[in-house]
Amino acid sequence: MEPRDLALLLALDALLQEENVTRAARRLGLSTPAASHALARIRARLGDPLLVRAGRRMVLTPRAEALRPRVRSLVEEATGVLRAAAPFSPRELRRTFTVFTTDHVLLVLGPALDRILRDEAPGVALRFLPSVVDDWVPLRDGAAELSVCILGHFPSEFRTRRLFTDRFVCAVRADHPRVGKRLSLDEYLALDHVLVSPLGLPSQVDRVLAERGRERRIRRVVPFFNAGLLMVATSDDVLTVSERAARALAPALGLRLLEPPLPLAPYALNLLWHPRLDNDPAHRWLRDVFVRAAAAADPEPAAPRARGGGAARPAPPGATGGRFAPAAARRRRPGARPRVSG
DNA sequence: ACCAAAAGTAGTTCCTAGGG
DNA sequence: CCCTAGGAACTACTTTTGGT
Repeated sequence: MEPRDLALLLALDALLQEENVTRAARRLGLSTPAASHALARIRARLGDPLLVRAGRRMVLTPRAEALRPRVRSLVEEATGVLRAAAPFSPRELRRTFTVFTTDHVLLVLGPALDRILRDEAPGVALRFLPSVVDDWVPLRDGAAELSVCILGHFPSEFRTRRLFTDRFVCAVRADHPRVGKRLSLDEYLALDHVLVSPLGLPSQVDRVLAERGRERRIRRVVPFFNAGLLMVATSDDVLTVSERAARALAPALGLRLLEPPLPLAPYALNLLWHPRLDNDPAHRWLRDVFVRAAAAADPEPAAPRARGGGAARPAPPGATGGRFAPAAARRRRPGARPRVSG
């Protein structure tokens, strides 16, 4: 590779990012003709037009689309190598991070995250977007910096870190007329169900039921945990949902939490990010903030006890033990399957 | 409302200059 | 001499304007 190849790589990056020769030229500190020449050289080199006219604008060819994240990654890596290592200070940081996640994660981590950021980095903004199935695509493109998710399928170069585990509980309104201290499978299936499915994927609950030749009646499918919990608080339906999310809202909504009458595997919530951000001090700090927020937010919610005491409102968020069995009791079922919703 | 001309926008081509 | 960058001119296309 020659030095001017690096210049071509920079030009290609600007062209692919801007999708406009004039703006790419401005970004590169060149004239429009110079950027156009660079584009011509790259076209000749790659044997692909890369940017083609579409009326008034330019659009990327499939080859260019495929190259964009790779080129972005290479340029960021190269820029990082040459950047003087200034001491990193979260307090001085002025940056907006885009994070894919669900309201489940916001219910669990939101307050702790907010507290840490206010204390340590007043100039940092977090922009949360609803999770999508292939959230690694915008992470790779640079459209987002982080995803907090149950790990699904993603390219092997991505980095992950476990944040916290969660498990299923059943939530019904506190004065539900047909639900007692415990919930048998028959009682459970006699109820109407709300399903929270942020990604529109099938639930572990239905898979486990199907394995037993049973089926539940799902009346409502909603993408948000808040909405699902509110629905069961104002109806006689039952919601099988994240214990942490349910415990965060149960006192305010007047919900009662019960042990599901099914063996449902616990599941882990993880950070997912692209390797080009691995060594970015700000990103490293952000990941650490999420880890600390997870540690601060009710470290291990305990399981609802199978017997007794089920009629009262659940313990408030942050409380442990009490009417809930030790967490160790539910660690016997390993192997949460990817991408399930409650 | 329709159409054509003018104006505006964006990229390419041709030519020249300068550096290694 | 070769390569890169820049300026002027050109081309292609869209939008605006004005006349009917």
